[in-house]
Amino acid sequence: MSSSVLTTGFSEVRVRFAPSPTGYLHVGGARSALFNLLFAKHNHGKFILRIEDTDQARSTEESLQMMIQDLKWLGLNWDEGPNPETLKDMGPYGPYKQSERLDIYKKVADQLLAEGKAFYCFMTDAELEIEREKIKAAGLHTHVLSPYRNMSLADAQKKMAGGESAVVRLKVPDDEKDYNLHDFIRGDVRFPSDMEGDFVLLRSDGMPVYNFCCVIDDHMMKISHVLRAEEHLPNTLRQLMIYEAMNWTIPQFGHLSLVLDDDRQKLSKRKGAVSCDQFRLDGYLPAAMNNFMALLGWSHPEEKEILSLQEMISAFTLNRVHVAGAVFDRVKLKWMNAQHLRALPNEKIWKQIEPFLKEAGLNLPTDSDWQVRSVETFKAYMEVLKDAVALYSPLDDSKYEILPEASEAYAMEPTRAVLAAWKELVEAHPTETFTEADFLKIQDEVKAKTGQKGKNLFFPIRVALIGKPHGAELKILVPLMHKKSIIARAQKALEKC
RNA sequence: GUUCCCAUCGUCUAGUGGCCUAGGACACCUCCCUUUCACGGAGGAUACACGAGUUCGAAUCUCGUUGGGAACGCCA
Repeated sequence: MSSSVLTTGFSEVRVRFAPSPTGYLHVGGARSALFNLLFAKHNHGKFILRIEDTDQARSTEESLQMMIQDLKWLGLNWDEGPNPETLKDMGPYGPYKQSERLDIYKKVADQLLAEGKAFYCFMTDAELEIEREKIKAAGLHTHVLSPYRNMSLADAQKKMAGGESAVVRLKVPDDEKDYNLHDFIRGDVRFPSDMEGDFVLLRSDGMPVYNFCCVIDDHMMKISHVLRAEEHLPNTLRQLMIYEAMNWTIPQFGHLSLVLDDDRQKLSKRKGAVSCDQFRLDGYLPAAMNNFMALLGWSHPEEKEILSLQEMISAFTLNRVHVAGAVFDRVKLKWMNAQHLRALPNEKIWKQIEPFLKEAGLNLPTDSDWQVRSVETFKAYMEVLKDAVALYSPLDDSKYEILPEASEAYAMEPTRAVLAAWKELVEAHPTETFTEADFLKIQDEVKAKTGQKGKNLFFPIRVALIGKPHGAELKILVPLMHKKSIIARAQKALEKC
């Protein structure tokens, strides 16, 4: 219940996912969003989407659209933020795009400047570089103390009036105190005070920088819990310093472990798909994606593995979040997708695979009875929706071809005789379609006629039907096919002998 | 280099001092089902990084070592 996770100063659980629209939605980001949503919903709180687009050079409208689309696809619905359809703000704490909040940041910076807690800094890149080198050589943590930190505001303004440009830096306290953070998933974390130098709040063009906006927005949007990836842990010190300078109530921080590649480095593009979009295109189900991502660092109290979003919400608590990094195992994801897929009713599965079949240009029957039967036949062979393409291709006559794998069958001596008998018996069949029993009967007749059995019997028949010696059970496949196409295929197979 | 974080099967994890000769899941192997394959079912192999301590008792607590990761920007 929300009361147990709230600290003083906060009346409801409010969490946010704050991506910057500079590319596709990464699965690591999606996982952060998911954990925030699970935590919010479990505690009857609000999940907020905030867009961090202060890096004007890299932020794009297109990327924002993509992220919103991916979040929608995953079903990670937010209570406040850009409306998923219109992109107009919804919720009482807007604007939710940082580029529209510039005057707010400016005002806070002015206050800090006036109070002497921040200052204008005129250091050039070259000077900064030299300073960093010196610090590095001394074996210290890279942080810069600006020589301008004690210049008066009036002097600085005079300098600027003369045309010099400056950034605004926070004047970090020089007392030797350590900063203690009680991270709600990692426990106590201690930052030494000299870990941080005077850091930038406002760039020389006046644009605010991440750590600054983040604190201001979290405060003004009444964010009670900041749940984000571990890479932000060092940022927390800077943010604590800003909270302190502003004398604002500090939210609870929690840092999630990283999602790793199989080489145990932060998940990156070079090892395969990392964008949600790509998983959608490959035929993964949002339910499976969410389930899998949740289990990267969280476990169900009863160790259940296949979970719906609703089940995850009701079971989600922070004390079951694991602190160590987790490797993104694509093989297990696939298995999990198959589990979710097979749990769906056949009609729903058809709906899901249909766009993939269309995309592949397959021409398949349109009656729903056939569709449902076909799904029943194939679903045990499908892990991702895209697998349907290869499975259904054999049913499209224009796609029938004898594959290289069939050479195994052609190498067998009795193949020709079996094929001939098969074709003959199919032609003699009185109706246009076949039941399972019809097929088995014909198969028996081929057996009787040729004296072949086992592999010698069914490999050739299989090739005559699907072009390869392995695949779905023929007795279920044949009822999905038409007599004339079976004959045409048998003819083709025979010609290969 | 500096600071911080982390450490149970190959992988995701359970485990909060005795229930652990460490449990589950994926993957792997064997068998069963099946006139192939897949699905399904039954079994198997595989892990507490190392070293000290605390304790009657340690995967669990403490310290150290080693290893891994992240961060050190006028990116977020």
